[in-house]
Amino acid sequence: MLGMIETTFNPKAVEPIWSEAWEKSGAFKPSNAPGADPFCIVIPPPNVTGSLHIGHALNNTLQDILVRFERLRGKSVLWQPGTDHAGIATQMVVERQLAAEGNIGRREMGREDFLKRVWAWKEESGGTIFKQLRRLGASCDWSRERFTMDEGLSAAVLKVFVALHKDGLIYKDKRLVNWDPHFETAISDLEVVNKETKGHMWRIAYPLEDGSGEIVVATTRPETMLGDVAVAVNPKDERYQSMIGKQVKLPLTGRLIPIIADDYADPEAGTGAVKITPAHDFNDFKVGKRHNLPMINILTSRGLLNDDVPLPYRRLDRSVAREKVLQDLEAEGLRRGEDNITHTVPHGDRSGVVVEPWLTDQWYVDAPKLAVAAIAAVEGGKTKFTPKNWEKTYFEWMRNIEPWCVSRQLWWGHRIPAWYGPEGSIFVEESETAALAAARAKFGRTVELTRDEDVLDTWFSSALWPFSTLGWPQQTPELKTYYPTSILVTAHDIIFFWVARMMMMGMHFMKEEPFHEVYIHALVRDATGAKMSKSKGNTMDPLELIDKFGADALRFTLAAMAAQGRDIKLSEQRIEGYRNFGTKLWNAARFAQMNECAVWDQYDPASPQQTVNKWIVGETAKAVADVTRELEARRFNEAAGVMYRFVWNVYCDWYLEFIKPLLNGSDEEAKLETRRTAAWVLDQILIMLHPFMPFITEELWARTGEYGHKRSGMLITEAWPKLSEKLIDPTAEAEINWMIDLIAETRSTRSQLNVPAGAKIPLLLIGADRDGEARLERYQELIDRMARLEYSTSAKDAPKGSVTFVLAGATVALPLEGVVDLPAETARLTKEIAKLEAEVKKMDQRLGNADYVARAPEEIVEELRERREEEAASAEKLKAALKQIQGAA
RNA sequence: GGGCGGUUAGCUCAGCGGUAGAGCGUCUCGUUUACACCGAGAGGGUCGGGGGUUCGAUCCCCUCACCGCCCACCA
Repeated sequence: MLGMIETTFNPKAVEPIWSEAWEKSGAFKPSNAPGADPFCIVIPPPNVTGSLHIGHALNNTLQDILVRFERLRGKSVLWQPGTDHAGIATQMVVERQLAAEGNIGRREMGREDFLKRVWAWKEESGGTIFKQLRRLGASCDWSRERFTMDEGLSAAVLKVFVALHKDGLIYKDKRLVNWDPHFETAISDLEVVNKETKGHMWRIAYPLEDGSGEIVVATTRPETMLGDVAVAVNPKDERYQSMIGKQVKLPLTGRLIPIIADDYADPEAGTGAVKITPAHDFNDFKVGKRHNLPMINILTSRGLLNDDVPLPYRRLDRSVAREKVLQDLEAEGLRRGEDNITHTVPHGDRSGVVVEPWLTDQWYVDAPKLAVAAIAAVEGGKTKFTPKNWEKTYFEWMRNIEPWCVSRQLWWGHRIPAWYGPEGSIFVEESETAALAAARAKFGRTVELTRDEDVLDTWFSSALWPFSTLGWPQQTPELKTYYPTSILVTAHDIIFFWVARMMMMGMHFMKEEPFHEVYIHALVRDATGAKMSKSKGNTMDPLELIDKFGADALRFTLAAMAAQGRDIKLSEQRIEGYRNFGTKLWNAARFAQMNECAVWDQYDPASPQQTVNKWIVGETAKAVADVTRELEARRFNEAAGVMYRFVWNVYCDWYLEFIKPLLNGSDEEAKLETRRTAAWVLDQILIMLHPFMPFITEELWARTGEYGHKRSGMLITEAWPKLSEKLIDPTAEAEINWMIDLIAETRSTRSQLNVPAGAKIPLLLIGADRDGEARLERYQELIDRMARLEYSTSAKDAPKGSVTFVLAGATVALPLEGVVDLPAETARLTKEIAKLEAEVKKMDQRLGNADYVARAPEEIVEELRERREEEAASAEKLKAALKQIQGAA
């Protein structure tokens, strides 16, 4: 029993019911209706063990709006859900748990047991985020949920890795990587964050071997001198000409290293002489290669100094070693001063520790080659960015892309399918069996193989997401129908991490772009404007907001704030305002119900005879066109704004007020038409608003369908309105707008004159105001019309010489004689006159310019002239009125 | 160093070549049978500064200032 609608909507009670009903009904699955266009979005997979933060809420709200919109428009919609295993992040969480429980660490535990533990954590917390997304109303096809480490996706990863390897697009290389000494793994360039840090620039003297003096180098990292293999100076640098080719005796180690000439040395920087440490600096690495210098690694995987440094420094932490090196140099009298500087230091984005360039063997994807097709797809318009300016960012990065280091020295992830055999042989195959077979073929006998210990970067599997979730490498019907997907919705912080890589993998393996459009939305920032992130923990909790205001309010707020181009600072007040919007809609429905505005399935929007009804039908047609256009253009804020204004400012403020007398009147035919129209418009509102506020609209759909014509199904399966522009009746539009304008004008007139309702003001004031006489006539006409339409009974009863009417919630009284607050009115008129005179002056100037240049269209000049005259005349009238008032006083 | 974005009402932000907008907040008024999560009104802005284009600039162009973000470099 639904019964009478209460005064407010109760989201907590209602939302779970609809969530379940929708899912059970199969409404989230693609309709696969014959002839229906496909529409597909793959969800940006959240971390499997994560929970919903406000960024997810925004991201998924926007996707859900599009998905529900297209579903209503009759497309066969697939919103593909899934989660990411989030290698480093998840492993980190579990390691922390182990530490907190006082358990043994992962190394002591061993790979197998540790992975068991991670899987257990995945099982325990893995469902959380999808439960939360359901609360938000996300209409994903939950039956198709995928996980980057499930069987199918893991198979895709293997296949891709092997295929790329066979094509030479994945290779193993020994080069410098960003090494995270905390996690003891390589990380990609993107996982390094540079932080401004206060530090020192130390100057150190390296004595020349021949005793002819010294060369002073500058460095921020003195401990790395233990791995120095040369000192470089610029060949054009006069100061050092004579030293090129000489040897210096490297302090603390006694090694002899050469002074070399290389353009890399900048005479302006430091002392102009730079120490070269190829194993621990990316630039030095290049110099080392150029000059065939040895590479001396001085660090262990944990960032301690290794055994290739003199005894006193071995096993010291790099920071401790720095102090000791400085002290020892001081003792030897080789320090040549220092400066305080601020410089940026690379840190691991997850670990937060300083990362080290470190020389290791890693697997690389040949990103520069894969980028070619990915760039072309965007250049050729196959994939479009919204807003378009992000294409520039995309191009910039893609055109300068570096090889992508994809191996990680972690355990949680896809293990690299490479096996090592005798004589340095490597077999990259999809299974151990295949690798063994390949090895047997090579060696002519069965050999022992050991598998690569490393796993792949999390983003490797994410890069396959658009096709792997649709079934690839199987040629599934879904893959055929929904690839390329329609649109990807994501935030700009992962364009490089994710979007770019999906483009590369999609173009390579599918030969087609993974999505036609990439919609980049803003980041939701915290109060200080800082980026909210999973690891920082400075997030707003969307679940709390949903508890407090309902999912619809949160969704509508996020949509209304999702303007293209600016990040969002969310405030609760705003959400509260949109919660009130829901209540407003709710009460409009309540009003309709109380007035027996029942749905009628035979309703023809072209049929109304009453002016107000013709008008609202036209307004509805406009709203449909507007909201459709804005959603198609992905201007979510505009689309939300259209609905907000239509519901509140048009339907509620004016239409429902205008029809009150009709509903209470005696014209039965008009009454019936009005009831049906009001109900029909409400239906259109519910449909259009459904993508934004699915719960309240679905609930009202059910409630309003309780009387009158029976609904054929849930709102979620309705059809988006298709209304002809012919429904806009210009005559009705003009009539109603005329009334609205006048009523608004009379309202403000009363207030401007600053008299209480019912008080009396002199006729001369109205008459003397701008357009005064004409206005008085119009008021009289308005009153007549409204009386005719039975808008007001009091108009008839108004005392002679005054008019009073009630409309749109306000009593408007216009007595035509009486008293007035003279000082206030004098001030107002003076101000008004000054404003008008300024206007006239401006007009004169414009007209002067226009005549002089004589280039303005005649119409405009004419318009300007007219306006000038009007303003001038008004000013004169006001002056006259002012004189009269002053005379009276 | 390269790139992107921002600067509009007290706050949070839309908008835009044609007389400045919303929500919230503030102040007045309101026991009108949908809604006080409401209604009617008011106040509050030289649209960051300076140039230019234009009949007309908050909007387009140039420039400066400040703020933020991304990338690169950092001896």
